[in-house]
Amino acid sequence: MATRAELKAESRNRILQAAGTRLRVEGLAGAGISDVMKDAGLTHGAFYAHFANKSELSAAALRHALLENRERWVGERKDETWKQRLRRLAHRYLTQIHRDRPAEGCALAALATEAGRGDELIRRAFDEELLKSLHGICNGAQEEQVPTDLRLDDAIALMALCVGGISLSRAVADKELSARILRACGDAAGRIASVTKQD
Amino acid sequence: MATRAELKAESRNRILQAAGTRLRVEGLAGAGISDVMKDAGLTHGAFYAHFANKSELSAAALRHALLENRERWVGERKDETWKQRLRRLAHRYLTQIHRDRPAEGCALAALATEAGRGDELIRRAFDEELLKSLHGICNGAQEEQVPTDLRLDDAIALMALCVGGISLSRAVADKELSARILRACGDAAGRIASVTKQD
DNA sequence: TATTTCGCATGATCGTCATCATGTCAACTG
DNA sequence: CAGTTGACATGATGACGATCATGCGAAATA
Repeated sequence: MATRAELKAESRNRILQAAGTRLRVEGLAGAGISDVMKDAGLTHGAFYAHFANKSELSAAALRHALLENRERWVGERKDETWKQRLRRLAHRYLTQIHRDRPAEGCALAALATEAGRGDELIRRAFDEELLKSLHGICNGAQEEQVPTDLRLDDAIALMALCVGGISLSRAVADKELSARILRACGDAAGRIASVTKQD
Repeated sequence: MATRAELKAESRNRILQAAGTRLRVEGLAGAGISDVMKDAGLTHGAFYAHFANKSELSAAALRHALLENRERWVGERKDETWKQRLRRLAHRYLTQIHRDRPAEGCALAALATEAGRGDELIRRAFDEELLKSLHGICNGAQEEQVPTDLRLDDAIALMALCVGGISLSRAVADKELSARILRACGDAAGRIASVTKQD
């Protein structure tokens, strides 16, 4: 069976995969429809059988990419303190490999500045997916070390630190400075954690 | 007096000003040459009397914008501890006004992700201007609270937190979440400061 | 099996944009 | 003052990209 509907779903998936990759590498403005379709093994004409316009594709591809991202990064629940968790996640994120392979990297970091100039559809996608990722970060540490509200605030700050750090490390021409940015942000990550006792 | 050379210099300045604004609002990809020239009170043809190509304009405009940024943000030397300074700078940066007025805002935050996809010229401009800004942050606090090296690392992390925070707050559709991002990052900024005594 | 549906391909169309060719006029130079 | 320069304007040119029009062929349906 697997006919029609399934074939179309498979095509759509290939398109989303290709678009997600190109989005992360070339940005919202850079990723052209015909290139994406070529990557997916189709021609540009087939595009409109799947999406109404480019904006819909971008939003869908962003969601697709971030789903993948979360599975890779915040999946496991470990036995660690909140501070340890923040530090561990940041160090896993702020690597030279991640910096040099945007194609498989975090889509939030790839589109952070461009998304703000996008339309409502993309902003909503960014919004909702970011929230899911933040909750993924909050869960998975030992309970009750830090109140839920503070934990979310910490997760937000961690996300900003990581997104900013990777972006800066990519934007910079000097490799040494780039490495130092990654290191400095990774080191600072643990210090972001709210401390419940004092304060 | 004021002839030829000076008129040209004034034109160039208007172009840089216009380009710096459009760059921050529309991004590297969005800012077209003819629009910039129109803003500067000229037509597109005059462009090549001032710059060899668009790439050179972008790099020059980025430098121009960041010079302006530094004068506004890290100019004053205050009598404050390192931790106080980090907190103060972050709170001045992470405001809703800054978020909503990218035209006059920080060019690093406006171009962070796009610069990484740009050519060598832009990356170098980003690189050098970022370093100047970091040094501006490091200077101006009381001496010897924190060793120079650690201070630079702290400044890097602060910058990443601020750039990431503003970018996320702009990318998000929900105004409440956006405000919370600004608040959370501002709160975390002070905690980034290296503490020399322990550790 | 006859007909319809629809995923996909091919090939316009239209707009935008960077860059260049050419002309003009005022400022410079001798 | 005559000739030259150069800042600027106007108007190509050519590339590219989003979207649409049309046609094909195989699966779905009757």
